[in-house]
Amino acid sequence: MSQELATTSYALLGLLAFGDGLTGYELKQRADNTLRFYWVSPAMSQVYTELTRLEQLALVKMNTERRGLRTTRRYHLTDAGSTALREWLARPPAEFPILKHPVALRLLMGHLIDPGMRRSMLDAYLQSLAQRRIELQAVRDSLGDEPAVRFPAMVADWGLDYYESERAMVTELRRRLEGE
Amino acid sequence: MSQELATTSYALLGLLAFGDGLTGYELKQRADNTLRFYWVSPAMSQVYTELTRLEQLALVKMNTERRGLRTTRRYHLTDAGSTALREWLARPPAEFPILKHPVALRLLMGHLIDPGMRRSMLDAYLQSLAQRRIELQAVRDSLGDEPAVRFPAMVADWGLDYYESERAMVTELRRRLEGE
DNA sequence: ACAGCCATGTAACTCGTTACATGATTAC
DNA sequence: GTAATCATGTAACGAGTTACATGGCTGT
Repeated sequence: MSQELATTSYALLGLLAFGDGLTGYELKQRADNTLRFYWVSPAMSQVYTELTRLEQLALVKMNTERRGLRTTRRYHLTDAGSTALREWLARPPAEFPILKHPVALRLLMGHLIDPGMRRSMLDAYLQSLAQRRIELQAVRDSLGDEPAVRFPAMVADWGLDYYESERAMVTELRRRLEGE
Repeated sequence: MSQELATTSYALLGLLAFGDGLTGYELKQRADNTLRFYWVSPAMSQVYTELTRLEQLALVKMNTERRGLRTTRRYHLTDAGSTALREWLARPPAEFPILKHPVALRLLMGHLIDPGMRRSMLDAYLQSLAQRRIELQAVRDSLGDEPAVRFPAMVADWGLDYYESERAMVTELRRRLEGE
């Protein structure tokens, strides 16, 4: 029963565990609101191929609806899907996080960048970081206090703290680059 | 001249910009010491294929050495390679970091995990985080105060601060899960 | 009428991994 | 002599992306 699926597949099953009966399109939207910050938001095309595969594995089932001429497919977790998800969650250990940090990577080669560029790179990063934070804050606000989304809220708070500490660290780095 | 290479290719060029005349094997070791923490450490096989490609693009050149029966290939940056690397570094903006955080992803679905498991997952994460930190600290120590590696040292310090703030946040999360 | 969103998919391709394969050199 | 490390590659595969392709529904 513990067939190896990619983490992204489990992530999609997890989204279905919250809002059952979603279309591929809606699933992508949910992914943009949550997965994007802690994992990745798969491309639309991948969502659809993934759903097809999960259906073949009988982890989700699909209902075809017809509204006028348009066909809409809504996906639900099956019992097998729910079991597979819980088994994955119970299977330790969780892998160590992977960080792909282009700004850190570039700063590593700081001696090849001119000083002004180094500083403006960090400034630009601070700006995009602030933007991201606003986006995550909006998601956090939308979750409110509802017990049903207590864990998503907790993780969103974690993410916000991370953005804050990153902001502080980069600001300090920026200051160190100032004095030269 | 600004042909699009993958970020990992530039990362390898960057490593060659520090220690010129490295073998594929040595390059992999350097990657394990630095890139691993902020980007990814490519598999050995990828290092070799990447070097072959970079050579075809004339961004690196290769010297074949013979020591007894063994053939060793040492790679150096060419002028074109150095230029391509600098151009990439000067080409803003740097992309936003990507975080793949399996622990956060799982906690998102915390309602599907039993409370004991939730706590032990965070405990295990704290442990591997401490381990990682020791590894990065060793790298940092090896860099010392030398001006030639000032930027790698700066980035290593940044990474250490990140591990520390992550430790603090997870410890706090762990505490919140305690009271239930 | 037109824009923007909803909705679903296929095809080609790239990046990167694991598994496979080989063998020399060095230190104990 | 034998284990660890140095050294280089090929083959098969998987995960994920972008580009391509289509078309209905909704609000103004």
